[in-house]
Amino acid sequence: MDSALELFAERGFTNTSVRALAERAGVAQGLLYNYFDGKKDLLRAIFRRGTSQVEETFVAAESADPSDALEVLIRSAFEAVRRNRQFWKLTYQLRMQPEVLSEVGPEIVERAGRIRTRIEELLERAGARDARVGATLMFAAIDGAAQHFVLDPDHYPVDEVVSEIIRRLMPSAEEGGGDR
Amino acid sequence: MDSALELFAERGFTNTSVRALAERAGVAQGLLYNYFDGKKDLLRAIFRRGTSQVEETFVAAESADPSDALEVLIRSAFEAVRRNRQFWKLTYQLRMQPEVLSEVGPEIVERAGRIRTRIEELLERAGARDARVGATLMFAAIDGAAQHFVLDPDHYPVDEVVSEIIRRLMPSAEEGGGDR
Amino acid sequence: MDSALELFAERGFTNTSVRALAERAGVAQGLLYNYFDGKKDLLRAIFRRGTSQVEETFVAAESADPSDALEVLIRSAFEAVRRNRQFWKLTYQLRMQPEVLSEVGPEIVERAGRIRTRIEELLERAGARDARVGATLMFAAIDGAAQHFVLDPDHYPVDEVVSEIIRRLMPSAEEGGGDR
Amino acid sequence: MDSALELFAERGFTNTSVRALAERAGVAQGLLYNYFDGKKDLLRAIFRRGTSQVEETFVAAESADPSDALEVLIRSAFEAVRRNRQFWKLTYQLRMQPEVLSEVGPEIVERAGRIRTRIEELLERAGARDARVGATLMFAAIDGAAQHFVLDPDHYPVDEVVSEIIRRLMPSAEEGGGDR
DNA sequence: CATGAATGAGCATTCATTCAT
DNA sequence: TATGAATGAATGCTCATTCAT
Repeated sequence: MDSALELFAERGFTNTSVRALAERAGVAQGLLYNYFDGKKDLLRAIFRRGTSQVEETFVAAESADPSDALEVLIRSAFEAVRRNRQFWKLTYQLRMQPEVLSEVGPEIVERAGRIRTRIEELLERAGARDARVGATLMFAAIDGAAQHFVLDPDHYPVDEVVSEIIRRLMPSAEEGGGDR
Repeated sequence: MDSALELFAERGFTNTSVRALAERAGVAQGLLYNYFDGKKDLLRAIFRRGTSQVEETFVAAESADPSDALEVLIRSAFEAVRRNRQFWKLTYQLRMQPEVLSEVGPEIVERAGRIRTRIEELLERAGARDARVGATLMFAAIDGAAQHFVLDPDHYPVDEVVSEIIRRLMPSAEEGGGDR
Repeated sequence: MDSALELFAERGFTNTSVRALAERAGVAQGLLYNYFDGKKDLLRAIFRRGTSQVEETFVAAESADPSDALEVLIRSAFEAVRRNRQFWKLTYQLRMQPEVLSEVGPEIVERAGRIRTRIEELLERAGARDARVGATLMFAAIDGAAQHFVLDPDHYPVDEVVSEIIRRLMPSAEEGGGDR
Repeated sequence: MDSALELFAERGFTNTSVRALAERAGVAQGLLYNYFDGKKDLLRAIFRRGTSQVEETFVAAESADPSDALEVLIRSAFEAVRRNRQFWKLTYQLRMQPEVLSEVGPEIVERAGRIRTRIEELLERAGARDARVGATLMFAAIDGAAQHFVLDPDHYPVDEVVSEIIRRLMPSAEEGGGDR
């Protein structure tokens, strides 16, 4: 699964042959079928594993002090990306071609929706005026930054961007800003 | 090229067979090779055409009153996405798997870099304090929102998000906000 | 037809595309079909033309003084090869793969048979003891030398070989040789 | 490889499809690629195998008593052709279109050169006056006869022709003959 | 007389998958 | 549990040929 994640992320799912997977993993081609129902199933398994790791990250973030919850969520999101870059790269690939793998595609979109909703809840609790739009924008910023980070992990200024997200897109900024 | 763009955007480049392309276009398979050097070359041609359309949009935005330049740029970016949604979907696919077509992937990343730089210039001119980080965040927000829009064009609240980007991420917001 | 002969001889019939033929001749592909029934028919036409040129050579040789007839035949055969090298190259190609064009292959073999028979007649008339075997050998030598000449026209010592054929394989040589 | 040699010799390399190869061999098409890098590589392999068999024949001939060496060489050459007729047919096909298979082609011409040189050496040792021309002629006769034999193995009088070659083209014939 | 756009069968090759060992 | 030989459908592409202009 590790080898496969690497290859899928590098070359894309369709461009990676079972032969290449076996070679990278140092096993025979046929062995794949002892553990998975096929290439698609392998992808599903990789995806499930990655998803549950992400969930763990968010669950951990939940336990934070409510006042910090949003900031913790954001930081932990980028932490998840940093720790599992290949998985995110794969995710971003698949999100744009949901027709290819009808089983995996929708799930990704749903997950995105859940994150956006969670942000909205936290924004609301923090007293934002229009939490719906605020959450949509914040999620867009996080998602965009995450992708740019995935594409160029060595140079992208994640931390500064995260700080900036917090500074500009948290309710406090709004309250002290355009509101008055 | 139109048919091909549709199919590439829907299913991905590798998942689209030349047979399917010909069928969608209502011509014989072989005809493709009278006009392009192959499937890859067709992709390149589509990409070039789309790119030049995008450039036109941005060039038009340049001619705006400097004080509005940034806002015009943002609005025209989303307008470009709305008008050429399939092309953007394809672009986002290719950006994440540069191995597919070695020339195209990097070019997309470069284009993104140029847009970010342009935003930075405009932010600077508008008196932003930290234009570099500001531009990085703003570009992330635009890019993220554009992707979410591409994925769900019928429901995504583009206009509200655009307004929010302008309201929260423009220097004026900063001046009246965290600055005081 | 000239362009086609060049290409067929260089690359082989099957390896030469109609597109290449048209390009070499500087005309459009379709034009071929105004004059020939197809690629095979073009080959047939080339073959017929070449064959009749060869026949002319041999007919001319016939009119020689009977005592010299054999020598004249041999010299004119190599002269024919020299003048129409490409055609001979093509002939030698086709002789070995009679399946390519069912009519042409056998015809070449027949032509070879006729030449061998003609040699036999001339040998007999010249008083050879075993004209049948003598003709078979002489034809083998001529045919082999012709091929080697076709393959390397610039270096092959045709004239010396021809002289040697005459010196060693004519009846006179036999009489003065193993006979006594 | 045996099936392929048959088909290549019968129809020519280019005229034989991989499908036909697989069918004749009674296996699936794809299997070819488990053992060879492609159709060309299969040809190369066939050619290498055939060449080494031929070499064996000649090496065996070398060990003969020097006085008989040339005769043994000639007889073993025809023996090689008789035993491996298909391979020789293929060889004669390829020799005439060296442009097509640049990897295999040149080797054939070289082999021919080596045989001619070997004949020259043996002729010289046997006391021939002009070994160079003598070898060229003898090689032409052998090569021509071999081809005629390949084309009509059931009727061609190989043995008589071989005897005749020896009788007419060996130095002894020369000494007793044109010399006087 | 000449063009070249269009066709679709056929090509060599790659692929995910099966299964006897 | 693991292998890798074998499969044949599917792929991108080339080809000889047709035909409206």
